[in-house]
Amino acid sequence: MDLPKHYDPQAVEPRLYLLWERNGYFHEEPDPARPPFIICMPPPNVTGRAHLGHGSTFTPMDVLTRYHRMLGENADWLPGTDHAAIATEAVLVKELAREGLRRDDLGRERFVARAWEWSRTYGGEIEAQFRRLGFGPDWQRSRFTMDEGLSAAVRRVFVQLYREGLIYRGTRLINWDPSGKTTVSDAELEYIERDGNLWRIRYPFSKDGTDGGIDIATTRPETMLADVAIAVHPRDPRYADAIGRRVWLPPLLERSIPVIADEAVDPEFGTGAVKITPAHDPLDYEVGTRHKLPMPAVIDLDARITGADVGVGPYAGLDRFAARDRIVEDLRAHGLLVDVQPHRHSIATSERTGDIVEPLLSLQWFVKMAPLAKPALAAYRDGRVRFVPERYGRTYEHWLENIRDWNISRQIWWGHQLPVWYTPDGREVVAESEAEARELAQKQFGTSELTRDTDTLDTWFSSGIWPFSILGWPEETMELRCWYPSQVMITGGEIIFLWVARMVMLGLYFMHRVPFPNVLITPTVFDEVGRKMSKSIGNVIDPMVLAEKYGADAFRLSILRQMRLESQEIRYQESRCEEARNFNNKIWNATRYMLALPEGLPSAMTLPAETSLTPADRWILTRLQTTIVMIGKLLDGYDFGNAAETIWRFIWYEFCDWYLEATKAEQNRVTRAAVLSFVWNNAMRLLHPLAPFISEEVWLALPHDGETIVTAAWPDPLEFPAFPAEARNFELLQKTVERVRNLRAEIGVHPRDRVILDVPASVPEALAALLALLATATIEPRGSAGESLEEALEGVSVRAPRAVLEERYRKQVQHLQSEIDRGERKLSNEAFVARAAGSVVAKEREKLDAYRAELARVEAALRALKEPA
RNA sequence: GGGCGGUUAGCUCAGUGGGAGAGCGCUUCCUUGACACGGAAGAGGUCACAUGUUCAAUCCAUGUACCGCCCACCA
Repeated sequence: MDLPKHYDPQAVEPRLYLLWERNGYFHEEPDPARPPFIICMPPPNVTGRAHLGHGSTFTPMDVLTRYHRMLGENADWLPGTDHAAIATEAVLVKELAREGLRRDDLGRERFVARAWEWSRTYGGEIEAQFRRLGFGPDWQRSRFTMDEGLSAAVRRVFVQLYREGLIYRGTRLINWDPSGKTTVSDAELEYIERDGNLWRIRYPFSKDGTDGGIDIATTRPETMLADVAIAVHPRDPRYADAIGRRVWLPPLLERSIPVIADEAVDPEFGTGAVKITPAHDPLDYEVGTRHKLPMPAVIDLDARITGADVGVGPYAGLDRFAARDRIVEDLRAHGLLVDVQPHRHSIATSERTGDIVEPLLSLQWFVKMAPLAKPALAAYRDGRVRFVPERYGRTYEHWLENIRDWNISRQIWWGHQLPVWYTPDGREVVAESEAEARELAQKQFGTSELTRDTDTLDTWFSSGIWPFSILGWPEETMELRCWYPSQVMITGGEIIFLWVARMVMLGLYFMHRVPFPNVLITPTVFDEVGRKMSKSIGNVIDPMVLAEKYGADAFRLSILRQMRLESQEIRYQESRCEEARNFNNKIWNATRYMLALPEGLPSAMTLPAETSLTPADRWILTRLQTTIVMIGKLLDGYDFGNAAETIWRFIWYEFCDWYLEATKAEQNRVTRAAVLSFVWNNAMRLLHPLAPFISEEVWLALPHDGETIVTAAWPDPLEFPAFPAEARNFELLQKTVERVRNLRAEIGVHPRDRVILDVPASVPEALAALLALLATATIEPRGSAGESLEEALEGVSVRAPRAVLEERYRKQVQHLQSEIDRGERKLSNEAFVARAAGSVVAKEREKLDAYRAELARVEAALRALKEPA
């Protein structure tokens, strides 16, 4: 064999992936005869790129799908992409701007065509990146939220919810993103802490200001143009006399507004009096509704001051922030600005565009959430939906308990256009197609002249039905029957509201079952000092670069090993990739060793007769069995970090460091090739879900059944024998080897020079031979010592200068004495003996006895040393 | 303001009611016929602080400090 000394993932990974996909290993058909294992991929933005976050959510999905496929289940990972309405539209608008165009210059049809083109051009990229990372979803089933089938499902859902009274159109206070020129849902707001000012402003009782007035505090003076009242707390003595009076509205002083009392006012904050602007503030909107106040607007969709509803004097047409400055200036000039204080507060911004969101009154479409939330809460409370880690369930619960109606209409063009039409006199017709709408309109309103609503739906509307829409709903497909619900949803904590809760609500409503029984929330990936990855800090790590540098397997292992069930963050260190690359190299070289064995590997994967197995064989088979059981349990519990750690330890520290070294002993020559290939084949299968490429490459190079490891069977611990008692003997031998090596280092023996060991005759020959090999020693048989193997091995002594041995024995005596003291102290404590569990006390006694016995032996050795030979 | 995490070796992090662990980094030795992307041997920690529960606390409870995440209309 002439394999390179270093494993080269770049030469292996793309080649194997191509093979897997071509041969359709990731594809699966619904099969009611086998248990399903389905994962719906959270659809990434169609034009997005892979980032580290995909590492922590998509790698586990791939791991689980591969694992369950190997278990023989009907496993399929259903992929797809999302049209990402606002994000895509924003990019296109920006692109147009560079060409000196605006959206309207193009017109809806051409704009949407361009969006399609853009999605197709860049749409394949993220999927190509996922392939490079070894992710193996069933690409043949890939869906796009805008494709025909899913669009039809969206229309069906909308129409049905509308007809059942759960979708309505109404004028409500919504969040307006002035730069995206669209509404944004509550869940898509991002609150940012900012330094601003708190202005105190005098609202005088008389126009000339001679009669005093009320001071209020505000952070947004420009909205005062739309004030309709001043509110105070009903029991605030300072304002008791003011309630019911009127004050003049600065700075124009052209109209007066009432002073009202409302419990919502906090007397402690500011001046205890608050201006009420129902059209531009959520709380004020509630107060306004309670008190039936008028709701004039003064900020328009361009975030400019408008005088459409109410006089705004010279401020008309000004940008909101320019207006703020002007108004403050004018207030100051009129002596109505009482005070300005710096004030840190949080501002609502749009997650997508980053612009400061304006609360505005607007006629929009909404989903009534309360009736949908109730069953979704019940499903969580009775355990039909479970979160891992559990604590995220409370986040879900809390949000659903305080849910508000969901504004679903967006004023953008890229997305699912509302299936809503209007008659010339403005009556609405909701239908799945234009033809149906006309028919309906004719029947109900006697006209077929219709105009379609120009709005599109919130992106999350189509993602909310993802778990069943991608299975062909509303058609009754085989997929839908076998694969709904899926087994687990894996995603980041930031979209529990945006997505997870909505899938549960809509899944329950349309499919009458939760879309998944388990929700696994993966940790957020930060940089190594705990900062969010961001372009502006420049700490973004690109997984593609890592895959290029270290290999996709290394990248996957680096992420998996850092995952812990309960943790909410990963501080990602690139050095983890390097470690994993080294690990892969270790695997590669162990394989090279096996392939270079002079006797060659057997052609089939079979173990030698049990009686011929050596102590080392018995030990590694036992360890393999334990490892298989452990990894199965860990993967079943989504504990990827410990699963990765477990296979890592087995391969490196047990298989390579010990077993493989032991096979260099003469005694192992007969069985080693078969055992090596058997254990390694199993180890590769255990590793495959985590590191699919190298495991396949090695598996194919070894004796194996079948054409690919992808569809190979998961290792079965009952398929081969284990020898727990003999495995323990090997472990005692390991301890002895370590003891000898330690002494060698202390004596300063050159690693290649042999030391002489006096070995009691009661140590079995096979173990003595291993000891000679692993400790680089020459064995001198000596009279027997003790009965148990443990005692016999403890009797192994190294021939070394007396001073070194003496020093060592002294240290040992010291250590043993301190352990004995501790044990004696404990056992002489009456309270301990009386109250501690019997087993604990017994264990303590055993330990003490063992230490005493060992001390006696060491002291005897020490004495023997001092006696002249 | 509320809720939830975290604080363990220089760094990143596991872990357990009864003798403190890993990887990297560091020190020493070793190119022994798989691998220097390697092997062997080591050094290094009052487990944030305080109080309590317990025979026993790094682990449980309460509080404090600091770091972080999520939620919230405090104008």
